This record gives sequence, C-alpha cells and structure tokens, in this order.
Amino acid sequence: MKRAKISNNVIRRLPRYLRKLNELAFHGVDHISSGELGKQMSLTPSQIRQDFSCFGEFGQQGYGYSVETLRSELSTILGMKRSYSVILIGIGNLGHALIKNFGFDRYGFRLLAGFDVDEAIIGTEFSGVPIHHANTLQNFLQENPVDIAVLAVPGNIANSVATMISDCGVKGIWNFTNIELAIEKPDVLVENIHFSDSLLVLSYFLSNSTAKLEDEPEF
Amino acid sequence: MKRAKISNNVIRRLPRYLRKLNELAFHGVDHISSGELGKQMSLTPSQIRQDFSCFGEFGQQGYGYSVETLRSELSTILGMKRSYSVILIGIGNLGHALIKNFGFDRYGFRLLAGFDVDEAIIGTEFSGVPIHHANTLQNFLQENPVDIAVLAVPGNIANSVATMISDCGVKGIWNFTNIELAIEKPDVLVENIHFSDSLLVLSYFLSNSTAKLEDEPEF
DNA sequence: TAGATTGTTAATCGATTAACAATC
DNA sequence: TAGATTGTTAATCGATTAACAATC
Repeated sequence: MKRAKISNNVIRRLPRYLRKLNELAFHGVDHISSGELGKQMSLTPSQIRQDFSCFGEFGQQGYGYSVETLRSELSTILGMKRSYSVILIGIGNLGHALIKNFGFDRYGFRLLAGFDVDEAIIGTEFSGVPIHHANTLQNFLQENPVDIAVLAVPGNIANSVATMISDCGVKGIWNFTNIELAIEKPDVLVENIHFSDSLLVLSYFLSNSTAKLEDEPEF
Repeated sequence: MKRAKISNNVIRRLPRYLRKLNELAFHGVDHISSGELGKQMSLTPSQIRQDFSCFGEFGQQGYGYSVETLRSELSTILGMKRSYSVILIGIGNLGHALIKNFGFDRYGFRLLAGFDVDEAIIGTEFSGVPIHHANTLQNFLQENPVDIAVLAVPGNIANSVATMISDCGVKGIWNFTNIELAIEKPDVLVENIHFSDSLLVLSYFLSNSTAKLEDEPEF
C-alpha cells in the first residue's frame, strides 16, 4: 500500500531517532515536539516531520509526539518485533565482544549459536550461546531457519562463507570483514561495518581541520 | 587554496575507492579508466571523475588513472601519511580485537598504548602495545601528544572519559560506545561506530523486502 | 477558545548524471 | 593521427527546508 520509495538517508536516521527516544523515555519525558527533538538532535523540525510521515501519522497537532508511541512505531518499522534469528560465524575477540556485550535480545533478535574452528571453545557456551564447529554450519542452516548471519571471520574466507550461507537460505549478512562481499544471489542483503573506512574518514577530517588552520592565515 | 567545500558523501566514498585500488594493485592492474572502475564499483563514471576532481587532476586523457598514483593520492588525502598517534581506552573483547586484528599501522597510525582498569592485564602487552592503568591516562596525555583516542569503554562512563580526554588535547575520538557523545569542545571530532544502528538498518531492509513480497500480490 | 504543532505541498538547495571540448 | 578518456560545465534529479492550512 505504502507507495513512495523511502530513501536511504531517511532509513539510516531511524535508529538514531530510536536511541534518542529511549533516552527521553529513560528521563521520564512522555511527549516531544518536532521542534524540541530537532534542537536536541541538530536536525530541522521539517526534516523530522518529513521522516516520520514516510511511515504514517504518529503525532498530534498542538501536542507533538508521544515518546512511547513513537518508540513502538520505530521498533516495528525497524523489524525489532519480528524476532529474527541470528547466528555468529567466527568467534575471535570481535565475536566474543558481540556475544557478551552487544545484547542481540535488547533489539529483539534471537542469537541461536556461534560457529568457529577452535576446538578449545567448541561445545562451550558464552552468555548462554552454544558454540558449534564450523563444519556443522551447513547442516545447522538446513535444520534451522536463520535470518541473519554475522560474519566475523578472517577476510580470506569471507567470500566463500558468504556464498555458502547465502545458498543455504540466510537472508541478511552483517559483514564485519573489510572485504566487499561478492554474492551472486541478488535477494541476500549485506550490511557492512568497515572499521577502516570509518577511521579513515575521521583521519580525513583531522587532516583537513588542521590544514584549514594552517592554510588560511587570511590576514 | 582549494576553495569548494567537499561533501560528506564524497568523503565517505574515498576509503572505498582506496580498498578497490588496493585490490586492483594486488591483482597487478596498473591503470584503470573511470568507466571500468565504475563498472566494478557500481558507480557512474561521472561520479568517480567528479569525486576525484575535488582534490586534483589525477588522471590522463585517453589512458585513465594510474592505480599507484591514485592509491598514493588517496592515502595522502585520508591522512594516512601523517602517522597520527592513537590510544585505545577500554581493553575488553572489542579492544583486544582492535589491537590484535585491526592493524592500525596498516593505515599509517601509531598505536601507542591501551588503558584499562583490569589489574590482570595492566603491565602486559598485546601485539607489542603496552596496557596501562586508566588512572595514568591523564598523565599520559599530558606527556604524549595523542591525536586519536579509540573509545571502547562501557556506555555509562563514555561521556566523562570523552570530556576528560578532549580537555587533554585529543583531537579526534573514534567512538564505539552506543552513546551519542556530548562534548562541549567544538574542535574535537567524533566518528561513531554504532553497531546497533547498522544492524537495525539491515533488519529494516529485511522486514521490508519480505513485506514487499507479501504486500504486493498485484494480480 | 487560542496557541501550538502537525502533515503536506511548494520552494530551495545540493548531489548526481550527462554532455562535450580539451588532450594524451 | 585516431581513439579513448579526462576534467568541467550544464542539466537533471532527489533531498532538505520553508510555508501554511488543518486540527488538536
């Protein structure tokens, strides 16, 4: 029914709205206007109203938006109520960090299992999540519908693992390798966390802010 | 001298160009046209030429771009040749992962030290990086010029640490906490890696691609 | 009711794409 | 030289901002 295509920019702002709303709820705020929200998030009220209006009419004239309603709506929009099933492939330090500290359940995801080749951890559990041998992965996927696979493996095997799991029905890959995955299945979604890209952007801005100070005496 | 402001979109594409160029160099490609590069990266040739022309004239008519030249230019633009000094605050699993696997030096950064409160690791080294007690951090900053601090601490102390290090002259913060840092110093740059934002965007697209299939029988 | 604030349409601004003369 | 491809200017497209009638 909802026709108009929603832009990437809008979508990537949604989690940030949700974080802010959680913070507001935590502080006992129960409603907020687009004006005040804009002030707190450094966005224009127009943009906020435009963004929300892509998904429905969540506000009330003269009053603003109920924090609870908006949180709930955003959770739904972001798929947090679908309890997607997740597996974690590669249990190195990063994998450990994700199991122990990320808290998939906080966002409505079910972390079913982790996979690795390190015999020392296979058969154990971390935070209640069992670790299986990677050679049982294909079997696991055939018996358990997995929506999302978190890819935290060494770069050199990233593409072969990605291809295999895509063929086994995984619908989305959360990719922590610094490889640009080449998956032939067009319906498999990939979301990248490229650490190096992010750090280099910071480095660019650092280089350029100092450059600005140095290059522009302008007197 | 270079006047025109360079947009965020352009800047965030630069690391991706660099990764692709590294891959091309690895495979022995020594020059490439914007047309071919565009094909391989799913960008228009126009966009690629526009992007590069923000920073100079790196190509040659009739020939294209030298892979080596372009790599070198992008490295410079991204600040990789400034050997920025880096410290890592919070050596949990994520901190470990960054020290051991990220390879700051691969990008031209000098990782000086890590800081934590865990007595079990203080005084030890990981991959040649010494771990100090967090209560020596302020001192350290006064004696060593630190360009970038990687923030991998628990969310509840993120803001106080960020404020302290900003006051001690850190110029950029690479923030891995899911907190929106509130730093009063306007010249301190913050680059966020918000894991949850990224996963929720993937979840949005999953919810919506399936929704599309379900909601649009259209017969 | 009067004031506040929404949802939406119109106006502006910026980013991407197309076109083409310059040139290797 | 002829063909290829750049750097850049102009045209198009899309996203952000402003304005305002509708309404709580």
